[in-house]
Amino acid sequence: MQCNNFEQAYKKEMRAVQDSMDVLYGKWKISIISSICYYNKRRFSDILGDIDGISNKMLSKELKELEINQLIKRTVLDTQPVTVQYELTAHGKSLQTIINNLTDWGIKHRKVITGK
Amino acid sequence: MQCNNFEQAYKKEMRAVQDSMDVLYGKWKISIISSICYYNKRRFSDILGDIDGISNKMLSKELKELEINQLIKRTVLDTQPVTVQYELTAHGKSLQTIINNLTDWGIKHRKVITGK
DNA sequence: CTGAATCCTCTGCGATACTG
DNA sequence: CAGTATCGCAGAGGATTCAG
Repeated sequence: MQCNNFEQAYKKEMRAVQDSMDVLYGKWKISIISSICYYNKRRFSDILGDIDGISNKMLSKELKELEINQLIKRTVLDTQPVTVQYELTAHGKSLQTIINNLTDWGIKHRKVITGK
Repeated sequence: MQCNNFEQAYKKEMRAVQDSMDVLYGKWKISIISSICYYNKRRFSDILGDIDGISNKMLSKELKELEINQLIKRTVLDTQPVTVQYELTAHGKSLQTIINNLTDWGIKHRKVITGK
């Protein structure tokens, strides 16, 4: 009984982690979120410049996925020619903690691997 | 000047996040770490059973990568037939926070998407 | 400027079978 | 039991071009 509860809680947590990873999966997702987050509002071509190596195809694709997952908001500005602005939703902003943690851990990890 | 410092800090953080993601990337990495973490010590076939859908090939491959990144420790037990035990290193354990955050966020995310 | 469309390559990953 | 070897495919992702 104890054991069953334990098992169930475990499965549930596993699923939750997977849910998160599904959203964050993709070679550039985190970079994109970080970029928008840093600048608050950011245009397509700006992000394209921020991230080294990304192609417009991938940026477009991953932005779309992030929008579907309601992490970012897309606004078409009535300029000539048209520009598009991206910003984080409240839900997207709630990823901040995780990104910060990943940043810290990444720095620590580099030290561990490269031999303190 | 202000701007340059800002830019540099930004690039540095981006790289750190990417470092983390490189390690955690792979369809099963997080699940594997979670499994070992929950049970403290875990054998190959146990993990194989814990994670739904994983193949022995992938488990073997990702375990190897995790070991290279010094997140887990592999111990061959002198039994008949041979069994192998995996456990988290101190460095691997330091991922706990991130995994917990991901779990929490995943639960929240599901609520947001499925419409509160 | 912001994408969508096309083409093409490479690899992540599954299924299965085999070894010490 | 704990892997390694082989085969095969779908999809990720790059380069380039086209369109509103």
